[in-house]
Amino acid sequence: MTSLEGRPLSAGDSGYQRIRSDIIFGVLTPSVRLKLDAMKEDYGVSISTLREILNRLTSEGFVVAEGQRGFEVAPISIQNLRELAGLRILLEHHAMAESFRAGDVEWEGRVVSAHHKLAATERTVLSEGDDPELRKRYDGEFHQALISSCGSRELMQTHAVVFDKYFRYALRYRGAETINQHKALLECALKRDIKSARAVLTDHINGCVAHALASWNEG
Amino acid sequence: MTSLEGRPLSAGDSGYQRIRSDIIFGVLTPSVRLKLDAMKEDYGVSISTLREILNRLTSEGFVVAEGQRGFEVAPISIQNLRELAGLRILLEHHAMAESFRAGDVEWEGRVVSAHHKLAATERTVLSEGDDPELRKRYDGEFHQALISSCGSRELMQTHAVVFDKYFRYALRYRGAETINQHKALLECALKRDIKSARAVLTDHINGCVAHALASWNEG
DNA sequence: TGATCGTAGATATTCGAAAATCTCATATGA
DNA sequence: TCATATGAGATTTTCGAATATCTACGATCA
Repeated sequence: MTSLEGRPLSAGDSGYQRIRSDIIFGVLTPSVRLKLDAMKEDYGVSISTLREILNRLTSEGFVVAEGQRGFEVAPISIQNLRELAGLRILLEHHAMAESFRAGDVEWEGRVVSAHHKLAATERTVLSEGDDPELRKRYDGEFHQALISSCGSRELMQTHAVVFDKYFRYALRYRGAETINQHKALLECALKRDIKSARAVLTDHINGCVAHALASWNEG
Repeated sequence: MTSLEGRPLSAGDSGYQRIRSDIIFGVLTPSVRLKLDAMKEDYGVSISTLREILNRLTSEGFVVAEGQRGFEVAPISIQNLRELAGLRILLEHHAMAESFRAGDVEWEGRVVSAHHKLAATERTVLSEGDDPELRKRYDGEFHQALISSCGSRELMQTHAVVFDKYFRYALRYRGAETINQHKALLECALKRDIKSARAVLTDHINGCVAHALASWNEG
């Protein structure tokens, strides 16, 4: 694989992306022990490189490391989902407000573009089935576009990590409600209606929490 | 060095803490290139271990890694300081509000204890000179205690990283104003007066930004 | 002159194996 | 029986060296 600049991705970087993605999408089950020897085979990298990757993911909170007893995938819990939802609302509300204030027509262009791609993908779920990876990507890019004029790189980075952690719980497609909320957010953005945007976003996220809790109980 | 449980700290962990601390306290200058061979000597660990450490610090934002060109200490800028201050206010306001609401007498005990230690340390600055490392530790522990009943581990962890990054800019001791603000925060906490606490904290942080900018211009 | 290419040295990345540590089953003694 | 010691095997941590990549300087050519 190569990056956008055409530079070949180092073994460490591509392994990092694969493992991170496998955690987010549940390929690597929460709380499972990550045995280095086994993973070495699966991801085609040496133990040292693997440890670099796992150390990065530990800082981000996708992996936990305990003493000299190795690594495991970060556990999930209802409590943690609630915490992430609350944190995401806090960060995204604030970032949206700043972004709505400062956003110019370039920003509107990014928002419209991101929404178009998200909406197109959401429509194909019905005909072609759900592709969680693609859906997450465009969902993330849309919310990122909404806050992209907030003026704070630190805020955006913090938000991005929280969003990715949150997505571990938001795997299943939720249907029309989500589509409408995304559309409403687009309209709020273009009208700079931060108050409505906040309400929609709160519903958006809380709805997702409720949905996750429901499917949690089903199994 | 040994951890609280008496378990010997691994080479990687102690190196991590030393390098992280050296970045926060300016021993490792912002934007300097981190040459692995040289650091290997300084911190007494092998290159592989060093890379694990640097990868962790990259995720946290204390180090930046570019392509296959190695690592460097994260740069500092006025813009970044403003971003961190804004983010800290956002997170800490919210966490204080939750913590004030949920805090019981155990929490009050933690807050009183942390403030006592911080105040004692701040007093010794006059007689025995400033020890930034000690001051940062107790400052951090006090603010951590204030939000320790917020009920969200994710929020506290996110706040802790932002606080540490912020402290890179808040090195110099600021004197009486800080002492009074900490005391005011203690009193607000015991009275559960979140509104005043927010005002004090905003002043506290903005005052620190102004101070940092001033000494920035001096050199 | 200015630009491109090539090379040597410096540096980062990756690896496999040695050393340290942990785990767990088994043995021993109170 | 229960608690504590012991040791073999599994696993992690750490290391030094091999490999790959980058940087900067000088040579070559238009």
